[in-house]
Amino acid sequence: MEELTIGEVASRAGIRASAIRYYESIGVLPQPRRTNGRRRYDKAVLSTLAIVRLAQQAGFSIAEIKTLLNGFAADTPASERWQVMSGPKLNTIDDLIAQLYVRKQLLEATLQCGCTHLDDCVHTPSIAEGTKQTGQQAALCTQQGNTE
Amino acid sequence: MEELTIGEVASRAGIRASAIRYYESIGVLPQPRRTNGRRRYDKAVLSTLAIVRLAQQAGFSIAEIKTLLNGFAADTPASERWQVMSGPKLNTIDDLIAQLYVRKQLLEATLQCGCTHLDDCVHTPSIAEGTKQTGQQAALCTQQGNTE
DNA sequence: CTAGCACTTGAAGTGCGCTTTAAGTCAAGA
DNA sequence: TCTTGACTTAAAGCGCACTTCAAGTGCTAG
Repeated sequence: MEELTIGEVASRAGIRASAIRYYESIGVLPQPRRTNGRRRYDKAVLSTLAIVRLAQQAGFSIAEIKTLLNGFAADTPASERWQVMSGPKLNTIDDLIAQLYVRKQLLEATLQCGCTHLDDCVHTPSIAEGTKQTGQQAALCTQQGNTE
Repeated sequence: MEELTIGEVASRAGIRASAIRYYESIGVLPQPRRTNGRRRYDKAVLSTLAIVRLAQQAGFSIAEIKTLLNGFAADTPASERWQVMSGPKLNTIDDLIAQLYVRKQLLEATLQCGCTHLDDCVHTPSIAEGTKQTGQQAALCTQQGNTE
């Protein structure tokens, strides 16, 4: 018993059979052998699906994962593939992290708000700039109180 | 000249007119006054749009922004709205940040990879677990070298 | 033999945040 | 007067990663 049905692969990999068919349809997974029209998988597909999951966690899109798996000359070593694919990703990730910290500061600033009307929270240039590009402190709600 | 056309609002707010119409259609913005069928805006809408932008930067979805703006009793102070809306968001943001660090570690691990075949990178339980739930170190590629 | 379940396909649907398109209206300048 | 450009609408489209649907086929147990 070396062969797996699509349902078995799905439950072992923790994904839906429909996802496996989808991966095949867009060329992420190769077309498997078939018996009476039914797909038959070698256990090796589980490793490939684990790579897919790993790459997703690393922030790769499905298109990028397709490239990682099938977009290189067959003899290209894994290490070289990762260099090509992960390098650029790693260059952008600190920006993403920084953005989340901006988001966090913004949320904390709103919790400090003492405004009556929402519009007041934004009537100061500092917040307008803070929300645009500059990673400046969001000096939310400098003028608290009644606008009515 | 106290009234603005949709085009003027759009250029001042740095968004497209189509976005403004969209916001109106889903109830984020109220319906403005009209002259000959054309929308006429009070400058106040610019503050509201600034709030929309601010809230987006803080990670709120459009549906949440709609709630923030129009989902409370009219006399609910801004400060209370922020408490209700930002509190839960802030509780989840550290998880998001942590996820990005996992992602970063994963990317760095792939750059250390010495595998020939991608499937090798994943043949060890440590990575399988690392990519599942536990925020453990991704000990990628324990067995480097030739699998052929 | 027949029920029932897993499988097959292509096409359409989902959710998000808009944008784009098509067809038409309105106001101002040459 | 005619043209130009900004506006109006409803409906469809986009990108992503799948899921769901409808209609049909195959395998297995009773």
